[in-house]
Amino acid sequence: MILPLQTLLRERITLALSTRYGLDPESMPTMAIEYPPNRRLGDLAVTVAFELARTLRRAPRVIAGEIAEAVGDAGHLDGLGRLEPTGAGYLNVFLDRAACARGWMSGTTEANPARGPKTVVEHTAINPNKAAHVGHLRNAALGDTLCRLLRFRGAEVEVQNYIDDTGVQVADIVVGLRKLEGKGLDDLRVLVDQPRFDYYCWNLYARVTEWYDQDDSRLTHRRATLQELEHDTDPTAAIARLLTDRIVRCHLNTMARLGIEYDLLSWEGDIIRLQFWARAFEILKSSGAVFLQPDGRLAGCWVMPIEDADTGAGAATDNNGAATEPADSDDDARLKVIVRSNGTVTYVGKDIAYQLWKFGLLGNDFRYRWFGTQPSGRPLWATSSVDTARPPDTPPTPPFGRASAVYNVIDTRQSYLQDLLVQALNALGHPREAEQSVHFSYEMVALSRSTARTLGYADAEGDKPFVEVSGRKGLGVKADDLLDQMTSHAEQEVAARHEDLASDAQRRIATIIATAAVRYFMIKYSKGKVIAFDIDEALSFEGETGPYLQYAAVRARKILHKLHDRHGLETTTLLAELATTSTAGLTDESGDGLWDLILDASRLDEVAEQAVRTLELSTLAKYAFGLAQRFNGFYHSSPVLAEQDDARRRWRAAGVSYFESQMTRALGLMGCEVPERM
RNA sequence: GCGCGUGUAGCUCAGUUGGAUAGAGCGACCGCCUCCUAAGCGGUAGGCCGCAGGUUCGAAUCCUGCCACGCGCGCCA
Repeated sequence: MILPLQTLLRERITLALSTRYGLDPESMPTMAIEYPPNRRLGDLAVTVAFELARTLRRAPRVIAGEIAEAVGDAGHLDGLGRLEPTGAGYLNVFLDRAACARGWMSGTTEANPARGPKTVVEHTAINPNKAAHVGHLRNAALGDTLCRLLRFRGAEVEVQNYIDDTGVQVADIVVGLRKLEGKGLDDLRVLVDQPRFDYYCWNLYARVTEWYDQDDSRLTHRRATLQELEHDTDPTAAIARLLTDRIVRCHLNTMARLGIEYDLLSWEGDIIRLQFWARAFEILKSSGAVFLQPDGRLAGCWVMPIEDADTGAGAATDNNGAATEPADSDDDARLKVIVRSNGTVTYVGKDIAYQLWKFGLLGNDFRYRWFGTQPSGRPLWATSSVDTARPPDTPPTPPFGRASAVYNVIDTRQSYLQDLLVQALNALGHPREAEQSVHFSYEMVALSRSTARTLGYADAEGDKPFVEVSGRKGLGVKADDLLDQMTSHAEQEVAARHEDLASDAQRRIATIIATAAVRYFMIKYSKGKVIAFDIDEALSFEGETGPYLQYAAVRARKILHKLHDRHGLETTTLLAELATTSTAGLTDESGDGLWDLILDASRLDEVAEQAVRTLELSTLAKYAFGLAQRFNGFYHSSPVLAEQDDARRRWRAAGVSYFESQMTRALGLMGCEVPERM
């Protein structure tokens, strides 16, 4: 891993700048380390000379030369090779290839971070009233990858999945069951055990929506049902409980197909029953973060003042021009209602209470109940509003919440609400938590024109390049349908290549491939980009796809296996013997391609760091793809088994082995496995 | 109206806190399976980086203005 080496390089140069020019290390700009466009120029490039040109009143090239001189032989230690001024003022570094490669491959440079601060990541949060669709897959894939990255960097991560079981969407299904299907609780008990119960609800939800649209008066059924849910009145509440429990289990099964698991299911109903809001309201009132609006349009409401987007500076500039505006309406615009004049709490209110709980700032806690064991063996808990006996043979309930950092993975349409959470934390005097309260925001998944047409929505008029997914209308690609199509496509491909494999083995491989295809597809786009989901594009296994990455890893493994079979060469002994293996095959010009591969493979930690820092997980995907491309190039140009020279063959094998392990880790961070064959 | 986001090759997108010749996939065209798996590799064609100014040694990247598109902004959930 290259990060420690970069740190070392920065230290060396900082020291040189301090001794040579007397610069204060504190005031120096953060030193960017780049990669020159081609290896002949060097392995790393530092541009600090350009930035210092002005203050030092010297040409960048001269500065670069002086830094190189000042660092001198100190650079040769620990894998840093020689420094060389290049071009207009770049300071390029030529690494000691053999020393670096040996270090990376033996894992001695591995940073072993201590158990970091506890981080809560909330993701998935699908309304428990219908099947999951591709939009939910983007959320879960991003959220789960983020978790894996955070753990990779040493954090303790707790994954929460919020279940909004009290909203109208659930009420609508209850209405549908009763009014459209004529079914009650007993019928539902049979229904939920039918396969694809979530698909049944998907269709029912669309039908209810249509049914409402035909006659507005039918909405009274929704209101009545919603009231019964709020008051926990059976049998309505019992129907909703059974319904949401089963749908949640459907969602969990879907996500499990992608290797996505959770630690805690947080049920909104419990937040309400345990009166989290009442507690949060006390806190908000006593701190003055909310106040009762005495008159005007919002008379009788408890409101929270809203800051303008960019700090408080915006409000000050308004002072000049605002005089002409009617002061009343202008003020109202910057107030967010938290409690309505009828005394009920708004959506934000519940969110604030939950967010406070995540940080351990609420003072109240949930009860917990055992929810089940997930495929990997990981336990899953759910919140509860009553104490329940822990089933035998289950682990003790862990201490949930009390995080020092919180990531909420929610699409960009929720930005406004998420911003309000941060403002509430600030208003309550928790600036540190406000700072650590991160909205991982991303754009939605829509449907491409052609895919929408394939689904039978030909009427999607207008000139939009995409069609928005709508659960309410039943318009969308269901997650399980996509996975099914992916899997059967992969199965055909596997069968065509490996007739000898038993069908269950083919099936297993196909599943692994399909998972990678879906997950990579959801990760490879920048978060700020709307994905116009196209089924044909997603179904492709060629080019920039998950299977391409897996294929490269499989090829690498194959080489290592054959090396063992034909030459009796074990990877571990191979790596151990590198210390005494002649390095010509790596250090001379013929080793450039091999070195490029090794250097690129070493960058995983740097990329993971960047992905988390910028919350741009596509960088991880792009890096892994680039690495796979590089390996495939190497694969075609540099045979390993057929190489005559023993030392050269060993170095190539070592490079392949290093690539394989780094690629496997990169795929692992994206929740993808490497199949045994492809 | 205000806020956020997006605008780069025919299509879908990268472009690392401003850096070296703007890259990749798909599609098109031309090649490569006696050789570690062709889910692969090599090559060709294809670019006023939305427009106009500005900042600087250097701008697709930063600033200002404009244009286009998307999303958000309710005592709804």
